Amino acid sequence: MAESPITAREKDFATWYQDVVLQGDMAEPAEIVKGCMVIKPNGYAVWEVLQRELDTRFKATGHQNLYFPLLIPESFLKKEAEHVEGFAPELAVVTIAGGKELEEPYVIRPTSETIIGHFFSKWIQSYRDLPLLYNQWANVIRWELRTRMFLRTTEFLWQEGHTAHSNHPEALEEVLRMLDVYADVAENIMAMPVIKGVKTRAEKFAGANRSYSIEAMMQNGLALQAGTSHDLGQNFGKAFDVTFQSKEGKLEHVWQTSWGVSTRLIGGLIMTHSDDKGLVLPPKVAPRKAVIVPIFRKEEERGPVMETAMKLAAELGAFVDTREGQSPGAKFFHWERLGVPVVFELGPRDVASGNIVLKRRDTGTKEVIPQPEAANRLAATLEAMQTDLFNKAKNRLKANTVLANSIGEVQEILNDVTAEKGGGKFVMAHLKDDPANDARIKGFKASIRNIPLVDEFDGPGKCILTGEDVSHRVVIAKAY
RNA sequence: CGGGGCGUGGCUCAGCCUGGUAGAGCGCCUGGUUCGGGACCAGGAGGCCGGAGGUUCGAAUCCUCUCGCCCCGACCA
Repeated sequence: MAESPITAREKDFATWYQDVVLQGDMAEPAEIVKGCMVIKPNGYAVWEVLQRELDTRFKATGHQNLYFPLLIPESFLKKEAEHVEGFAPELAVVTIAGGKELEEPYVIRPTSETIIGHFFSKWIQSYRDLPLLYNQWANVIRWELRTRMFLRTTEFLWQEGHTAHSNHPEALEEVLRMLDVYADVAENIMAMPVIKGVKTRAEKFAGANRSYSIEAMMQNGLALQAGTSHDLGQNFGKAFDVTFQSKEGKLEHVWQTSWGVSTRLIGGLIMTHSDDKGLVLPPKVAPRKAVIVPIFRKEEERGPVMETAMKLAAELGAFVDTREGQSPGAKFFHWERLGVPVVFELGPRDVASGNIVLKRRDTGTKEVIPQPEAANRLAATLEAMQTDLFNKAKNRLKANTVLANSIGEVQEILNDVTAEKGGGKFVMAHLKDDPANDARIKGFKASIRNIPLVDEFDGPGKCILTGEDVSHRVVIAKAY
């Protein structure tokens, strides 16, 4: 047996992740461009599925797609004080164009609130123009110091929703609606359970009043912020003078929201389900749901096997691996690493008996089924796999969520956790939303992930740092 | 920015210390035998050794400069 090209999770989780990404043909480091990656066909196909699922939901909630320039005048970033402070360190700036130094440099967008603020102010005059519900699919650049494929790259693909409203309750409703959309796609499409919650004031988006997030748990117990939705209040409305005349004739600033998910979701997907054999894709995000590997020994077996394979492939919507010069064994390993949910084996024995062998990626179980039942069994298997993967992840999340009632306890649980070694937990503790408390947690490289919207624990308690009353426990963890 | 590592066929790397004109495995091409969990045999293609300068009769190897990438930390979707 050949040695696996994939490092075991147990041995080194971070290396395992890299191996799975590479072997699964999801992406590779660009190398010639610092911190950037090439998203390969299998990875891009997953992104296309996610885009489709998200976009459908955006449209269903009344949003329209549009597109803004990649370059933003540098001065725009400076108009919102918190915003510029938050993003300045990670900006890439264009200073020369057309062979000449520019009078005012352009920044390559790290996010588009500012340029959108500019246009919103042109487009909005009356309360009748509101709400404005827009979304943009785009790439952005943030000059991060440390990158990891999909999880944090210098350039990444995402969508950013931007909306403007005439009042705060309606804006907040939008913020929470989109957070629900993200949770829906994460849980029901990606089979990745998440915790919806509010970010602490210290962790909120630069320029927002409040940020909301969905947090997922990876197999090493680290948290991954999988999506964010921001209540921008009137901050950008004021910075960019986005005003409207109300029904009562008063001039008011709009209330804005922004929300986004990125190709980081793919990293989360991989670290939620994949195993030591490679990628595992939940059926609903798998670009190829089933592959048939034909097997034949003698030349005269070839015709009948291929004929049956092609016929079944058409019925099942499966892809037939017709590659020459690759043994069936090599093909099994190939599709296993690519995460295809179901692989069918079809050889002379099966052609003779009218059967086909169905193998399920996540459990590795094989079953021999009559060919006429293959379509039904495939559908049932894909459905079961989708459900099982979610439940498995949900159980892992539950099993690794623990309560703590003192800061010492929290630190003891999280102190030695690393991305490589794993052992991470979601520690639930009563903690007041105060930047000083965030700083204390950061002291041992953990963070308050969010304050859950729904309390699944024991309600109010005393803050473990200040002793003040707080309504419920927050999620503390080490994160990507 | 600090610490570490590395640039040599498509990939992973050896060769460098002790200069003599480039090698292995995998992959690729051709032919044949194979094929129910990573096949085998035979033949073959492919690299001026990241870049620039220097030392030398001669540099992948020694010296100087330079560019870039990866990993670990501080920043973050």
